[in-house]
Amino acid sequence: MLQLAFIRNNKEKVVEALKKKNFKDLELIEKIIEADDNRKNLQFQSDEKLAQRNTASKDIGALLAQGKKEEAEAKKQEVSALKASIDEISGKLAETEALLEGLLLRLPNLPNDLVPTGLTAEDNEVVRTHGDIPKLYEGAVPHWDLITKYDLVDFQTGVKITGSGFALYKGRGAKLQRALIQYFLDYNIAAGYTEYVPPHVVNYASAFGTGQLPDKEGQMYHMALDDLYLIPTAEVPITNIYRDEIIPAAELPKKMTAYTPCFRREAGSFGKDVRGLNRVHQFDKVEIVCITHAAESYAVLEQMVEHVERLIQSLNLPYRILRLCGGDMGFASAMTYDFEVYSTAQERWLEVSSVSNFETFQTNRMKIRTKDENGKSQLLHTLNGSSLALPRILASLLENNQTEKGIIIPEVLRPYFGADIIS
RNA sequence: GGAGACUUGUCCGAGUGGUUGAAGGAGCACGCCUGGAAAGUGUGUAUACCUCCAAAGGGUAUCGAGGGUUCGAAUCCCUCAGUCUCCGCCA
Repeated sequence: MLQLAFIRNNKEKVVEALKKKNFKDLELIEKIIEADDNRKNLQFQSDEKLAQRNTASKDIGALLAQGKKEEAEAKKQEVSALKASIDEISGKLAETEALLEGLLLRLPNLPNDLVPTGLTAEDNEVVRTHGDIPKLYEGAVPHWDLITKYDLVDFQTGVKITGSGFALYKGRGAKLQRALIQYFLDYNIAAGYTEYVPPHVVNYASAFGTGQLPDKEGQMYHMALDDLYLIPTAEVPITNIYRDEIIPAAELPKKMTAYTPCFRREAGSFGKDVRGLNRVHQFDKVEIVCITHAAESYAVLEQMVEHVERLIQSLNLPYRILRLCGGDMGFASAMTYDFEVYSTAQERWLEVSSVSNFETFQTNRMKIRTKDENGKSQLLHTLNGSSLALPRILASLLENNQTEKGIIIPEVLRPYFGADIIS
């Protein structure tokens, strides 16, 4: 959620930035300012009436203490008369506040100046490409065949247990998955991130805080009986650790990491994109989240990109880094880098990480602040990224490392996996 | 799941209808004291919004959350959430 004061003071800038994000409803800005004017006006009226009531009530107390009953009664009548207009104004005020909030929630975050102009994934900027695409042997196959061949993941039984898009990892497949998680977490911890195991289920306020609600309601699994949501990413519980908190400047930046399963309904997805491990309803992911001073957030974003990049390099996977264009970015993000690894047998890039700076978009909703040197509270910036999403890493790793003898396990994983090949 | 107790500021803790945004204490900050420190002592120490060019000042709201009663609610009533104790169930 954008800050009202910023919108009011930078109207033209906001409109220009929204155009870059391919946001059409530009009249919204005027509507917001109008609603805010109304709100201020109503609040002023309401405050005035309430102040009248408060002083009168105090007078009544004083009169009663002096035993002046009749005067007190007269005052009571006076205040009673005030009540109707107080109710009317505060009703209007509440309405206007709700309207304003509703309008503000429709505004996406503004893209950073560095974000390229563009509408679709075609317009994303390739920042760099790294690693050689391996030449596979003649009988090389996509990962969905490899997992069957080596008995690593069983989709049919996943369907039986739950439904399509739920995978049953098995034997060496399960262990490889666990090895990756362990390796990723250790790597993050070594870089100064604090590990958490958060709840995998969150309430409305948490899902609202990071921006999943109200807009993306259909993307999350909702448990109606308890009104709770399965997390679509660890970002949600982890960022919400500091919801409604003022973090002392000395404790910044906060660097957190967590492994969690992620649950996504993926309504509307179909076709070859969803084949095998490419897109599933439940997947494992190790996430990193940072909370920083506004002035440092872009430096932190670059650090996070470098951090994720070294992790992918350590697995010897060919990858490229994209800076998403305005039209392809998420609603809440000010700048996003996507990491894609090459899936050699499928001959396509698979997104395995998305690293974003949300600036104050989330902290404004969550009221995550710090105190500046003047003692004034300032919204902090939040950032997060995957390090990494497991299924597509697994897919790419299986496809790129397949040989006639079996699948070669990258060196860094061998201590965790306990073997150097799956044969 | 059943019964009961509880939820106040950074923390502890007082407060059962009337200048209580909230006693007292601790912590913290600044000053005095000191060669320096401790002790002592003085002052200050929430958040949001409105008013204002800004500052100062003023106003409003907030005592778990939401609603209600009342001229007036931290205090009374209702709903919900959480914490603790006992019972039940259970990995």
